[in-house]
Amino acid sequence: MKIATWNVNSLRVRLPHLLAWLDTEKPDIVALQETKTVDEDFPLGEIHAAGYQTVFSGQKSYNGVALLSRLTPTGVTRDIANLDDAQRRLLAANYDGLRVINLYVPNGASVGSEKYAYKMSWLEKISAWIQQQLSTHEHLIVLGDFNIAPEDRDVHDPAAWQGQVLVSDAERAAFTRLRNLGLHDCFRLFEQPADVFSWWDYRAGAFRRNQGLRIDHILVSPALRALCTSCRIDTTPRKLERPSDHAPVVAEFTVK
DNA sequence: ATGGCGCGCGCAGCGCGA
Repeated sequence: MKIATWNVNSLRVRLPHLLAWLDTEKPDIVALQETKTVDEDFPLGEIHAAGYQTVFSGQKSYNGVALLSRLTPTGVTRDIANLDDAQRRLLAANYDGLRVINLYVPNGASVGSEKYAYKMSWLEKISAWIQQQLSTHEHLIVLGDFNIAPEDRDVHDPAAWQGQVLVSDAERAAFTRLRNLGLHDCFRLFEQPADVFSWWDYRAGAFRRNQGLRIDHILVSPALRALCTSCRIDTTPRKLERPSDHAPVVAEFTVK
């Protein structure tokens, strides 16, 4: 089973890239973030024609998450108790015995800002819910755009980014707390080349210079960790005309 | 060099992303 996460930065604009990528990679489940599409405008026809079922939680202009799958989703969650968030950043579904949680973690703007406080509060509330989900789902996968580069090796220039949003100590501590619940970063289960990133700024030729951050992640429960056989970041779609600024992260599992 | 680019909205130029 192949599972991926991709922040597409507008589903309607990126639909040709997504459809081409689905055709090439043939993933079983794909978590999308920043669809920026209200549910009425979700491109159901094209995605169904590609062989995927869908669940989504969108809003006008901003945010928005979706799950595409070969299997039929059940147990769909769009809101959780105590989060009370109008921003569409969370979507979970079951596929047979697998529980998939798709997250679009807030960006945080800058350390100390109101948006940063919202990000930290959001992470705290989500973590409590994920802890609960871990206790009821043996095969749990939490993936998405976390907007956190966990370690300095996930940053092209750690000195320049020191203390900034996406790499600050408090954000990294929140990510560590999530992992300490019993979640494993699939990417780091395997030997990886240096300087592999999942996001590059559109400006200043950042992708060409590989000046990126690894902020998109696939985390798994212990039972799934044992079944994970690979994890990589696919930079192919980032090279296309008018790309998303994020690249997909792809993990494979020896399950059904 | 606090800009650079790309998106949505909506028709100018701003808010937002990371």
